[in-house]
Amino acid sequence: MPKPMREPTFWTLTALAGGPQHGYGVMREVSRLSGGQVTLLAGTLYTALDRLHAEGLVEVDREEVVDGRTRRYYRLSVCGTAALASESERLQRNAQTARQQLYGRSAPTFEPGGSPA
Amino acid sequence: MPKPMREPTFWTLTALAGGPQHGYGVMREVSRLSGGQVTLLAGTLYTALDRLHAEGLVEVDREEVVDGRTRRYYRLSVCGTAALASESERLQRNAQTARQQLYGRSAPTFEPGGSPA
DNA sequence: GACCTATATTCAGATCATCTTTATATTGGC
DNA sequence: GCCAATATAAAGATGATCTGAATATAGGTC
Repeated sequence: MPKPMREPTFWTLTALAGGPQHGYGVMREVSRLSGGQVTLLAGTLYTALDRLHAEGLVEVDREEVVDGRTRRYYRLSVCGTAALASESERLQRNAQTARQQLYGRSAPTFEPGGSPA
Repeated sequence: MPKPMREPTFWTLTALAGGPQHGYGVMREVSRLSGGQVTLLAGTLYTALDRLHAEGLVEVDREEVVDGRTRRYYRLSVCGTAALASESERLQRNAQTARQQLYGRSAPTFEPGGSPA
């Protein structure tokens, strides 16, 4: 079982799951996907991208130069896709377990047959 | 928006959501709840319990002495309960977002009206 | 008797992703 | 001229977790 991901790592992979993106594009995409709740910091993002590349979870897709600024596009690798899928299932189970502990052992995602009251 | 919880913190609160427990009891409960997938380390757990107590997310319920060993029972505070509820909803949304990015924009928790195929 | 496991808690030091801040460079609005 | 958005990089601080060890009792086993 791989170590749980931290938030910026999770969101970076989630953004890239929608297709190749460059660093700044990932930042905008994460903001959009989270409804403005999550803002990736530049320092965190580029560090994470370097690390994820070294770990083989993301690959360099291509590089473009627009207006003198270099854009380096990344995409999810097969490993990265699998890691994100596995992580999202883990999050789902964790959320479910917490809800069961909080609200009683009879409330999955939504009540399968009306509330037990 | 509070900072996302780390795994041991989340599991500690989740275990206590089932009722008051002492440190070692939390460790056993987390192992049980996670189907043996998560093992809280003693150092991590007791440090987390101290921190959560200082933050007001858990309260000391009572202390018992059994066989010369002291058991300090903790329980979730109102704040702790709210924090765990909020965190579990956040995890749920994160998992959902990742799944939508991975599998397309048409697969929520379970298909609300049959699979789109 | 020596050893290991389970129970129960504590503490010191290392690790490492994230956070903070700063730097660099271009374009466009006010 | 100044500020914001775009685009990346890098150095130093923070802090929860991990690692490993210490302490103590009870029970099982070789």
